[in-house]
Amino acid sequence: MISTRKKIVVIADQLIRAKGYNAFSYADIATTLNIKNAAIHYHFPSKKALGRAVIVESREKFKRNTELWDGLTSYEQVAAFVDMYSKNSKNGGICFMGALGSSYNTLPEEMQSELNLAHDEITIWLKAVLDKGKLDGELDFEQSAEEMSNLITSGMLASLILERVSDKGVLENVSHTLLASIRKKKQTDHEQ
Amino acid sequence: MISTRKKIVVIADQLIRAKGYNAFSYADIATTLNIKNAAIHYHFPSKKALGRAVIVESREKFKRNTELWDGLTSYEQVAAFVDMYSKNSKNGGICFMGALGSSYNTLPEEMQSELNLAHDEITIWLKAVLDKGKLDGELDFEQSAEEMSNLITSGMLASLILERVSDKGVLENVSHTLLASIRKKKQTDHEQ
DNA sequence: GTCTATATGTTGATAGAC
DNA sequence: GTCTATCAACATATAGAC
Repeated sequence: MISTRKKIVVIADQLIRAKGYNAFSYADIATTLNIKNAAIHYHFPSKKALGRAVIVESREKFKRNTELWDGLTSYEQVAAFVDMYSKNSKNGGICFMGALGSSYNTLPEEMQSELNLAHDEITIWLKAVLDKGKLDGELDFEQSAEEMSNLITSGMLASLILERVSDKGVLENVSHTLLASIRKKKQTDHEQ
Repeated sequence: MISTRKKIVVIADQLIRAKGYNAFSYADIATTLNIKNAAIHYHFPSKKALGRAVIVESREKFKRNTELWDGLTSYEQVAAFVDMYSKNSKNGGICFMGALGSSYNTLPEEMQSELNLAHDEITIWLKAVLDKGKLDGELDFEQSAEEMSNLITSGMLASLILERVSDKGVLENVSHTLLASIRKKKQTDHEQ
């Protein structure tokens, strides 16, 4: 049986991804769960405590994901990472980094520092995967691992946002382009 | 003499970029301009009318910019485009597409459609510049002009957001990487 | 073109009953 | 653990005076 506390975090997470931190209210959660908004204050004394819990949960979920991907090849790991973003879009949401980062200045300090940690963890993991893949010769790209890491996280974050604004398939286009840019190219004659 | 109406749009634009559409209020503008919030309603009957005016102004500003860049080379035009984003960061803001797109679902229809137009205009312009540069042989990149266009707009939008979350110089890193990726490479021996 | 005054709704949050 | 009742603060917006 899933606890009310857990349900609140899940719904808050969806609301943040769908509407943003400043646009969602306790009432949104209360009506969805069919409880009173005062009941939410029992589980989370303040909105920022709830907001922080949402980021903590996202960090843990990312850690669990990367552990699941541990046996995959470098390319498959990056592909799984990219696919993780796309899943948000199917629920009409964007990634939590885009949703919260875009209103970073309005967030309470506890949430800002938690978001900093999340960003560090994501970039450290991705950079390591890219570094190893390049060293192994499994991946092929000109840029440094850090540059490619920034390019991938930026590209995915933004294409989720632009997928809402445009009907031109930005998400599909960008994720395909990014994966193609790290994939081992076929050897051409003069390089053999 | 700059009109009060114009001042309101400029400040609303800064507030949207700094805090987001849902987090700024008429009171923010009123105190900055040292007028009463009711006075703003004289110029803009509703918040969505003001929000729409901000996007319209951004569209016009972009058009003026591209006209100014008309004599530049393809590479210089893209560099100027990239630099346009960076300027927002110095004022502690992100681009209006990131600020408004991230809370797209909460925006009134008038603003959504205006944002759609803005996105179309930006991508059409950038794609045309990239297309021409590639055809002329002035620019060099493997992807299609559409793919590269999406990569650049996504990369810049997101790195402005991540520049807030991280202190690792994401913006500088991404803008440099993107420009390097379209730049004409030096010919190597076997390709001559 | 800006003011005062006010309406009306919603927000996050608290106290105390059950 | 959820409820009712209530709060103060703030939001957008309107009417009418100056």
